[in-house]
Amino acid sequence: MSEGTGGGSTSAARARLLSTATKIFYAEGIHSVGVDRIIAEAQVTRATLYRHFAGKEELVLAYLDQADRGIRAGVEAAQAGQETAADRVRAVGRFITDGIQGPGFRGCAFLNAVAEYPDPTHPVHRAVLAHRQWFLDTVTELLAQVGDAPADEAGRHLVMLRDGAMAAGCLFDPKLISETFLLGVEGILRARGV
Amino acid sequence: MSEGTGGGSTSAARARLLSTATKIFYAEGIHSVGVDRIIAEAQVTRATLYRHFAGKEELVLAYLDQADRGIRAGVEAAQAGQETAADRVRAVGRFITDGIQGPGFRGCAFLNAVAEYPDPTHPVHRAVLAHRQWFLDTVTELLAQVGDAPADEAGRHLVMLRDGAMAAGCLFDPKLISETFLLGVEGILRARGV
DNA sequence: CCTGAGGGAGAACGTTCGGTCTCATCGCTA
DNA sequence: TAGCGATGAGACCGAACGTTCTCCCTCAGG
Repeated sequence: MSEGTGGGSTSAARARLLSTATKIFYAEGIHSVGVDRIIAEAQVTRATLYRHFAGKEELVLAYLDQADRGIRAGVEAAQAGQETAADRVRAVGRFITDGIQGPGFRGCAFLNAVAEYPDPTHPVHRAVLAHRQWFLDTVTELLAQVGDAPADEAGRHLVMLRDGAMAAGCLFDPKLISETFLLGVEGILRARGV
Repeated sequence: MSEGTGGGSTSAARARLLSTATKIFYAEGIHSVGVDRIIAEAQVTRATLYRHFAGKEELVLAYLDQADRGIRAGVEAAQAGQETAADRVRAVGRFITDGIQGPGFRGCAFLNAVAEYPDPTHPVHRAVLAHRQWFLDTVTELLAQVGDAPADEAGRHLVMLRDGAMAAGCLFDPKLISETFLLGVEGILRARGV
């Protein structure tokens, strides 16, 4: 039991598989990595992979699902303990810059993935859209608690800055990128009366 | 003559090859497209491809080189006829939003490519970095002509907004993305005293 | 006329791809 | 102890990959 669509993972082999796939897909891309690489580094046999996942695509979806859960948890945890709404926005901003400056940062897993899956009907592409919609909704809701003006524009502005920071964070100096991003966040807050 | 490193293209077959590769690589990605697709749609035989390009990688580099030339020409053309420096910045901004709202927009060709080539030593990755450095230098120089303050921070800010707009332009409503981006550009100009 | 470059047509190379298969083994539990 | 599900080991499949090859045709310049 406990085997659902998005579900259970009570197997050590499956966990090794997923964590290995996450590491390699994020670091090297998806199309350029074969299942041979993954099963070799996960120290798992072919049969085991296909017992837990219907195919490579499902492994990719599991990878993105895990990344999605991690980010949601991180965004939520970052807000904890912040008293004002503005500080919650700043905390989310710091969560992002922490990632950018962290070791092994390779950009946004979802932006990277969608670059390899341009077809809007593809499950991977749609998973990316779903994650992005959640993030836009989250920051818009957060910004709505800062000031009185409608927050739609500010939310899009913040997401746009985040996308740019995540894209450039592994192409330029992460420190400078983080600084520019946080300045942009302050600008958004200032425009809302903070 | 006229055959240089980045060079001449006096052959009809080569031109068809390059324009087909540009179209397909941009629309569908690089690793997921085989040379069979390209030679088929370019109506060219295998031997012809390998007579003009040392391999697929060189075709990819030629694709990015062509995109780079097109963007440089577009950015330069957009500035023509603008009297003030601020208007030149706005014109570059409009050049970007025109692309985002144009038919077949699939994001930034360079950001998409670098997502598939994470290795910083790879020629494709370095071609992306070179293009980005040119763009950062260009907009920083442009912004330096607006107001008196140092323009480094403003340049990075503008590039960050552009990256975000290009990344999201094919994932959300391009109209809204363009609007948000242009508002951001006005914000940057306002901060410089315009 | 001859020559040689550019191109078309297509076979073939070795490798890797994602995926399926069989069979032996291990560990748990009924 | 018997049985059963999960795993390991690895052969195997057809297809696609990037690349090289031969052969023939065409056409412009000597």
